Amino acid sequence: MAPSGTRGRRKKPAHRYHHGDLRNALVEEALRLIRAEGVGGMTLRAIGERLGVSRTALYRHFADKQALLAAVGQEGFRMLRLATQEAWDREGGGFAGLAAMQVAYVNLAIAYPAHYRVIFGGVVAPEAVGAEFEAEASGAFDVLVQALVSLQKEGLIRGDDPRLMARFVWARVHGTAMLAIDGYLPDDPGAGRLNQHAIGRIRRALSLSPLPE
Amino acid sequence: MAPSGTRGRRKKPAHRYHHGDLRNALVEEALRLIRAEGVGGMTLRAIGERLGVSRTALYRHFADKQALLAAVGQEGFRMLRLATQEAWDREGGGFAGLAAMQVAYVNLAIAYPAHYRVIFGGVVAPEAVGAEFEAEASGAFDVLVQALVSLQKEGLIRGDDPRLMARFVWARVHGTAMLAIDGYLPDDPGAGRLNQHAIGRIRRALSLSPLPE
DNA sequence: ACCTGAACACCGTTCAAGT
DNA sequence: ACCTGAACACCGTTCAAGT
Repeated sequence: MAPSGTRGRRKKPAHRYHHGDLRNALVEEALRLIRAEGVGGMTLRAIGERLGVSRTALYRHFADKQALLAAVGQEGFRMLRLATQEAWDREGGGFAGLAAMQVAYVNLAIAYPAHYRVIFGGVVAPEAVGAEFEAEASGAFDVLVQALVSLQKEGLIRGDDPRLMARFVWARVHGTAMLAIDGYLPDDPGAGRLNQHAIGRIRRALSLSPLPE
Repeated sequence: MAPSGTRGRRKKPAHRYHHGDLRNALVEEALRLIRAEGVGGMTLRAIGERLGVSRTALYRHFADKQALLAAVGQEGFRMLRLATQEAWDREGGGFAGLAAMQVAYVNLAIAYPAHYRVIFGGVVAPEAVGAEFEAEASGAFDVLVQALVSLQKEGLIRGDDPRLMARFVWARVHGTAMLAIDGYLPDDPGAGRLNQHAIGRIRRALSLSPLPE
């Protein structure tokens, strides 16, 4: 507001524009650009221009463009973890909880394809993924593993290695989400009906009772 | 061989270098580059240089870079169709055939990640996919649909919409393949053991007999 | 018909310089 | 500490020109 005064004990001169949190602003602007223009349209120059900042300003906060993309991916995994955990808790676990987790996962991926593409589109180079990224990724995975362990304890599903079953279920939701994002699922019947069908099949796939033959 | 002579009724002067089939050479060189350097490393300039041709020569054969990538994707779908059909036929159909198809699909994707990434990595823009590309894609999908119809006729699996079940199975193999390519599956137990586990779960998922409760 | 070379408008990254 | 502007080595694409 006041364009001149050094108000009290402010450290930064008021007449000079400073981002309070340029780092977060960069991540959010990157997401906006990916969503609007695709991963290929997210350029450092465009981000700088939109933020009113030099196109090299981001090098104060990230090692390079890859590191910025890794931060986007981390945020995506965090969202997946929170959404699936919330779905499980909301239903109070059980088969309803497992179904709700699958719905939440696929819906989140379709609602935030920019995040999802960064995580699973091969855009983050293996060198750029750090320990935080890996922790965020396995945190999201563990929500699913814990859900399956809980179902095992209740005697509702088979006793196979829960991490192996979790990868089976993960592959299913991940495949559905990716096919939807890539446009390989026709609008009719649509991803929603496929997801419902798949949730029924998955429940049977994990079921305990023996089959004839 | 003979560097000078105009041998008989040859149309092209022998002293001038001509690719017999520049179009195919471009596709193959693009694949080599994607495999070696990743999708980002596949540049038109590098392709031209490797082929001893101007970097704009490809515009005689493709509308733009996107069209070249679409051709790569088409070839990938063709390979998937041939590999899954061969697996089904080799086993003479049945549950063994369905299992072999899933193994063939995931193994092909892991063996040719460059093709797979082009098809499912969001690198081909929607505008660039033509009628041939779509035909190749649905041809690969139809192999799976026909296999499920055959299993239904034998009374081995449930009578749901075969296209819906095919998308369920496709999502599972696709998810497994993508997670493996992206490095999200640990070496131990590895993609192979996960695939074997999943094939058992899928068989039960599609099975006929009713379950208690 | 098929290919070229120069030119154009981009891109990520480096680096000396400013405050 | 944080940011800038110029420079460098790239990129896809266009286009007049060559054969």
